[in-house]
Parts: sequence; structure tokens; C-alpha cells
Amino acid sequence: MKGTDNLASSINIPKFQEDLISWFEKEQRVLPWRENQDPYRVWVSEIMLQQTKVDTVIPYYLRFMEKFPTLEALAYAEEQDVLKAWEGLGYYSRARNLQTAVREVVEVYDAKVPDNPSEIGSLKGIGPYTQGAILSIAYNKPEPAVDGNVMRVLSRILLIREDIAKPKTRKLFEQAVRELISESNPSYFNQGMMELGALICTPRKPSCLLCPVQEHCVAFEKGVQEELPVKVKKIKKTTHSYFALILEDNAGNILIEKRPDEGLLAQLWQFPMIDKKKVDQQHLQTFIENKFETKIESMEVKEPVKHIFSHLVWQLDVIYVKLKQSIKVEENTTLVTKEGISTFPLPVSHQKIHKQIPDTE
DNA sequence: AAAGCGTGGCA
DNA sequence: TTGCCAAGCTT
Repeated sequence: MKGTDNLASSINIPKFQEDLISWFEKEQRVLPWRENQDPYRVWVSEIMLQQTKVDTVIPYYLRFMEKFPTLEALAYAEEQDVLKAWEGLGYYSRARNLQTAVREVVEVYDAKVPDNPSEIGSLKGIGPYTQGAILSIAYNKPEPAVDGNVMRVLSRILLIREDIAKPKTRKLFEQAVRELISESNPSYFNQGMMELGALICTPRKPSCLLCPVQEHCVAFEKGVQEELPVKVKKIKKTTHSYFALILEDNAGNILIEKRPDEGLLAQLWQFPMIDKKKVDQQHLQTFIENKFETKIESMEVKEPVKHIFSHLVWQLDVIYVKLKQSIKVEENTTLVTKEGISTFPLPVSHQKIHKQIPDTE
């Protein structure tokens, strides 16, 4: 045991806990996942909230809970229905991992969410943060739940200048939380830290004059709160250009294809895309006729669509193609009516393409 | 350790 | 417009 009680040695810990928790009791937002401490409801909210704003999550959470009200309802649901409910929320592996994990809880833990670190932490999609969040919020266990908010808040209060982009740094903040956390109310302590980060101790222009723990904050005392946390820059994102094809056969059906099981937008459906590096617009008609073994009646250029991801960009030239004949349906592709497309989970860029399909005459 | 994985809001 | 940011996890 080394470095016991050195990170937070400048803090009056009981006073800090009291200031934080009483502020949270008074100022916390009313949110659907705060109605009770049902571990399943807490769990779903924590997964949805990963890298995602509260305002974005709320409508998804309400719909999701209506559709999958219990852990078992989610476990027995069709995966495509789960992805459809997640459509537009992003990071789709969260949805697949969540369902994998609840199925394991049904089979291995008799449908009860584990209440200890090793078992809950071994579940798919539950990492160090989510593990601590569920244990503290649903089970009131004094475990650290260190997310971006907590690292920002504590980097200021304790004047920690470690680079929060480095994986190793999270452990340092977990140690700090272990020193600071309230044993009597770890749930409100952790939620209070995150709520403080969301409402007061914001990334830019923090509202220090309203802060319930201002008197404990070293960065405020020194006037350097806006310099923290330290975070290194990330690289520029590369652009990939494609033709996105709305292929309509002679019967009015549209071809869509399922993306691979892993990787970007895994298992979502999309309109066929052709890398522009492989063919220019002059040869596009012949290319399509060869690739899909069909004949083209007419082609029309629609509005281009740009799709910005966290690490890359898609530039999509949308081409509406009417065929003289039918299309060959292969593995992982299907023909659907214009209305039927909306039942498949589509990435945001392809929802926009879907809207560009002309109405039936 | 570093890279891959979505999306929307905001300065 | 561009880059940054948001209740991170997996490989």
C-alpha cells in the first residue's frame, strides 16, 4: 500500500462530501433513470450515456424502456429490434454488447445484476466506469466511477496536470476518489461529482462563483481552472468518398445491404456504396450494370450527404438509379419497398439518403 | 498504448 | 467551417 492519502491531503474530506452531497440533493436534475435504483434501468442509462449528452439520451431511454421494460425482455428480444431502437444513437456495439451481457445475466446469474466488481466488470460492455457507476448508484457501494466529468472536476480541485487522454491517468483519479468518496452515500457522491461536471464545472467557462465546493478547489484559488484538465490533441480525420446508390428495380423495389458483423456501423443496413477511387462518374453506369448484373434505365444525381464520424468523414454522392429489370439479390442484401426500408436499422447518413427517394407516382 | 467506434451541439 | 466536446469500451 503506497501513497495512502496523498492525492487529497489538501482537502477537508468530511466537509467536501457534505458540500457536494447536499448540493446534489438540492440541485440534481429530474431524469427518467433517477426514478428508482433498479439495476437494469441504471445499467441501460449508463450505457446510453457513454460519450453521449443527457438531452440526446432521454428520448431514446424512454422508448427503450417502453420496448424492453425488464432485463429479461431485452434478453429475449430480436437483435435487429434492439439495433432499430438504438438507431441514431451511435456506437452501436454498445447495443449489441448490452444484449449479450443481459443474456449472460439471465443464464448465469438468474436474471439478477451482479453486485460485486469482478462479476459485473466481466460483462460485455461494462468497463471500469460503468462498473463503478452501477455498483454505487444501484447498490450504494463505495466504488469509484471515473468518467470525463470526474477527471475534469478533480483535476481542478486537486490541481492534477496529468494528461487525461492517457489510459493510465484514469487510475490516478480512481485513487483520488477512493480517498474522497463518502462511505455513507457513495451513490450521491459519485452522481454529485458528475452532475457538478455537467452543470457547474464545465469544460469551458466553469461557473466557479456558483460552485458548492469552490472553497476546496486549488485551481480556483490559483485562478487556473480554465487551463485544466490537460488533454493532448488528436489527429485530423481522413475523408472517404463514395457513390451511394438508390437502386430501384422495374417493380419499384429498392436494394439495401447489411454491413459486416464487426467494425464501423456493424450490422446496420445501408444503400450500396462504391468507393470513388475505384470508378469515376463517366464509367459509373457500366460499373453498376456489371456489378449488379442488370440494365439501367436512367440515373439522377441527388443531394450529396456528408457523414462526420469521430475519426473519419464520408462524402457521399447520392445517385438515384432506375433499372430496366430486376436485381440479383445476394448474401447480406435484400430488396424492400420504399416504406419497408424504414424498418431496418440505418446509419444517420442513410436515413438522409432514404428521404431522397422520390415518391411513387 | 493506441486506435476504432457515432452523433449532435456549440464557439 | 472546423475542431472540440459528451455519464467509455474493446481489441
